[in-house]
Amino acid sequence: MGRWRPDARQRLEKAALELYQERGFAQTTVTEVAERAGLTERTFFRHFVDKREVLFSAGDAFGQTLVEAIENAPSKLSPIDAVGVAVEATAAFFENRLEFVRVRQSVIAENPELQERERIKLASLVSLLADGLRRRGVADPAASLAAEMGITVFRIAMGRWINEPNGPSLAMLMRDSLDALKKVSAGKR
Amino acid sequence: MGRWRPDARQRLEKAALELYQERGFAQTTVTEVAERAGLTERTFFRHFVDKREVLFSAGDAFGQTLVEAIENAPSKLSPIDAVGVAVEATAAFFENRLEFVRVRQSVIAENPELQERERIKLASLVSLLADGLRRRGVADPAASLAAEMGITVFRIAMGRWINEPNGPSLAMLMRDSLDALKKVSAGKR
DNA sequence: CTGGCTGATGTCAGTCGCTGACATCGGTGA
DNA sequence: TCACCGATGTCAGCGACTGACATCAGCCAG
Repeated sequence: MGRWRPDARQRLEKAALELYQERGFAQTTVTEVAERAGLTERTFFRHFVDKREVLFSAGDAFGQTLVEAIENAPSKLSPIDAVGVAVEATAAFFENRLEFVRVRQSVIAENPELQERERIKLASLVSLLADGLRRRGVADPAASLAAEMGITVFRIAMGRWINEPNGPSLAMLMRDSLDALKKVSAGKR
Repeated sequence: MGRWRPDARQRLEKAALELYQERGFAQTTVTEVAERAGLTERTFFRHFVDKREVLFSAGDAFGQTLVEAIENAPSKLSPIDAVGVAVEATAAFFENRLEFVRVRQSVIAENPELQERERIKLASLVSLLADGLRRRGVADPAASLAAEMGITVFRIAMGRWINEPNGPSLAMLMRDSLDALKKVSAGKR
């Protein structure tokens, strides 16, 4: 071992998730998180821009997955279906992490500041998807709209997945939700 | 005049918008806003839960408008069209405030924290719309999806409206955006 | 008329999120 | 071997936000 224990960042993420779950986000200070990770508050802020971000850094990796998925979608697909297969393809990213996702979501559900961060992260995924569509030659506002619908489907499917123990797979829920969206927008009741 | 000048809240809103625009949101302290309004920092926080909220209190009134609009939508309409007419009906709320909306939006566009707040406010509008649909007998996930699409249309139409000087009316842009959304979700390119 | 109550505001002290500046010191490469 | 680097620590400070208590014009009951 070098001068410091390795994996500082990972230790901070673990400590934060634990403490936010045990005591609640608002009742946990950054100093406490850092101490549990064997570090100082200052070091926490060198790894994460703020107290919330420590719960969202995985999202960046997911964004990359999503970009790859939209690039790899068959070019003959319409925008909405390209988005559909891209979103569905990302399901694998979460399938074997249900417990983690559940804990994380329950922490977020209890705090408005965390919900704000979650929303803005989803919005940045919308941008990534829309950019991907534009690279496929889709013009605005179709690109924005298709991307927006894709992330809506993603969000709603995730919500269902988390809440249904022993329910369908995430990928299946995503396909399902996209179908539901198409029906609704076509004027079905 | 009583013991204090009246309209403290309104003075704070005005002072905040001015200062956030002049110096930027991050470069403005709450104390400065309060002073320009002839009040103290503590009083600011009695009127607004935080430094950001002062830009968003109009949103609550708008939420009410939206709820009324969805209640008043003809009951024979499909969920998506009920949402469509409701959103379109709210356009009047903004039509004669373009300049204010522009300034406000330019302030928000420059600060990520404000964008987070904006998103969460839009999410709460989605909830209001979805509740309204459920009261019309629409089941989930159709209610959530239709509501989500409605606010997406709202957001995109607002964006276009703000950026196009002498462009179409907001109501027209909303109708237009909903049509575009329907086409995209139907698989058009 | 008067005295007590109310409610909007002020004052003050304190916590916590977050930042800049500078110090520390193992590891690494010329 | 030694100068440098980079991850961390230390410290001081700002600003957002909160709780507790003080103030005092206006209003209302008596």
